Amino acid sequence: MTTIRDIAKLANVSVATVSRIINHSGKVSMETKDRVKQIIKETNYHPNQVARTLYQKRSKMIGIIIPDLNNRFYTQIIDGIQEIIQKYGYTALISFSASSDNAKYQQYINNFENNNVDGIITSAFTINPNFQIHTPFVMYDSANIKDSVVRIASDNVKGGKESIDLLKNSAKNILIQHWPLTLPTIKERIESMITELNKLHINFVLEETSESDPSIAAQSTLEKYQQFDAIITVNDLYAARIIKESQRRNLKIPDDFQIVGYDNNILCEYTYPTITTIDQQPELIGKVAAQRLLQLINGDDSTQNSIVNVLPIKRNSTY
Amino acid sequence: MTTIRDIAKLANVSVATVSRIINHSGKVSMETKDRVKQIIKETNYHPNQVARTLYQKRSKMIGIIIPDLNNRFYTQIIDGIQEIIQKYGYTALISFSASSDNAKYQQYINNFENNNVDGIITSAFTINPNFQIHTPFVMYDSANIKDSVVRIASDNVKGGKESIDLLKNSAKNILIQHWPLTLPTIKERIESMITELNKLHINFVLEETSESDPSIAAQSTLEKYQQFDAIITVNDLYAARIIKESQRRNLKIPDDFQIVGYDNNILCEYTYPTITTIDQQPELIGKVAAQRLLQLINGDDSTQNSIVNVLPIKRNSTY
DNA sequence: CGTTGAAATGTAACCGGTTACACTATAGTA
DNA sequence: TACTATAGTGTAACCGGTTACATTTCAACG
Repeated sequence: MTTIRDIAKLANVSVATVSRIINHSGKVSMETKDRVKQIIKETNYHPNQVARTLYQKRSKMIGIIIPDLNNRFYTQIIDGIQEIIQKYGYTALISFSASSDNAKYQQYINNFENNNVDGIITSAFTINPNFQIHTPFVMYDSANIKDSVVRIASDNVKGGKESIDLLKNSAKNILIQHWPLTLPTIKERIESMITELNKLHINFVLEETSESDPSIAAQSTLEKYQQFDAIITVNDLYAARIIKESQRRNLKIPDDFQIVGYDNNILCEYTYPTITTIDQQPELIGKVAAQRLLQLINGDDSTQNSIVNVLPIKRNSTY
Repeated sequence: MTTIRDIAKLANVSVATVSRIINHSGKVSMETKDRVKQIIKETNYHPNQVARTLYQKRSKMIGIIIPDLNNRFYTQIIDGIQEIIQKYGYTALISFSASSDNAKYQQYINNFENNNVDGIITSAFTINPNFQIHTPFVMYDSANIKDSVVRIASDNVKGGKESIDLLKNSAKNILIQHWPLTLPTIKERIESMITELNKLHINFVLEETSESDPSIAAQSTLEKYQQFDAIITVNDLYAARIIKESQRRNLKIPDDFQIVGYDNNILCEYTYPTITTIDQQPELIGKVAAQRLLQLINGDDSTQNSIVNVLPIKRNSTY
């Protein structure tokens, strides 16, 4: 392996001079610079980032923790993060962990910090677990909770309101499927729906569903479909399952009931009918998260949250 | 930041002793070990991985290049890789680049090597670009090409044959949509189909399609559907688009024509009808890739390829 | 009792960069 | 002419680990 000392020897200069040339710092004569650059090119020398990181404590790496790679919502967030950080020469160090596994989370954070990452982006922790973290840090997929960390939240309040807006002119009895309200993001969304429904004097029922199985949820929801003319699901996967199940039962959507999903999953365009939904703009969430992180890395110390807008997408599962 | 010298001073021992305890190497008395471990715990000391990497030239990081994070095929491969490497204490350093951008590829590989990654996993290069790479290295999503690098290939030959098997008892005229045969994986698959069709004396036509736009491809394919009783698409997304388009035209699948996709995308279960397809088992591809890489890292120098089995999945778009 | 060897520990070089500080040569200034 | 400032370069410490080699202690053995 070629080192900076090899280059220095070949060029008959000191390592300091070579270092200055690599980093465009300090004073070097044109003549020396040209000679050394030529040798660097000939030997195909690349400075070792590890040695650099050890001294400078800056690695040009960002640590990212993602709950689930097979969930498009998260991959789009990463895509957004990636787009920003690579522009500034950072590389992504990625680990995978469910939000609930706090021990693993702390372990990954330690690993990141042991590798001197310049910043860390993680999904939101469900419970406050008092993580030890000494590196610039932002959380995505969070509710708008005010505390000492930078949170990137989707506009869940608007998301809830938009869900109702999509139905308010045509639905009189709405079934709202939801996950446990202990999840702060869900809580924000559902509370916003309730506020809106009360304002509009529309009937509704809340149905808490098992977090894990959309197909079972679909079955049990459809048992009572006759009482409702619209269903709001936890996300598009649940909506797609209900559509699938209603095809089997020969129910017509939106005629027998309308349905509104959440997330604007790619599925929405391929089901029959296509699914009306709310787009959280995950790629934008990722971009905002990365931008905020870079600000922190560069010395900004504001801890204000960022709220990312949501977009209602009208398709054929509603009137 | 706590360093090994801090710990040594607190425990009244030398750094060598502390290092021995951390790494379970060399001889240390029980008494000393207990005392030092206690201090490590109290101070919450974690050894700096960067310093370690600099001396040992092993980083416990694996570099991964992925073409597209929003393609579930690739995320599942990463999932498989991840499952194996994390078991052995490795972390994933991930970069994103289309296979065709050779300059970027080389740049990412350099970046990995500058960070002393222990191994690299990338998707297959379309053209042979003579990459400079001095690190254990495997390629996934490759055709079964014999050369000096370890390639993990899907069993494209079987994949082609299985596509035909799914149709051979009911189809007489098959339209085979495909991408340019300059892509080695596609070539393997299509050639296998042709061999099989000739053997069975079934009529077929090849239709090369634009790589980028499934919806346009669907339109043009359906213009000629009447001549065929079955369509084999490039992948499930193309199949889903054709299904969508045929709903609009009031065509019935599989009655008007059958359709077979490729990849077993999650979409397949949600379209109407559901899509018959071939599963490449991407997660298994990832696992195999990671296992082969770990073997290389541990000194095995075989360059034999690995072929991963494919599974036909019969659903409702075929008889 | 002197010798041998293993256990326990310490010293310092090393990994490959960066940078504070020192030094030299030369141009500009009083 | 003596002094100062600055451009250009070099020396060596430093980042925080690992490890080859040296040293000390003490039990076992002939």
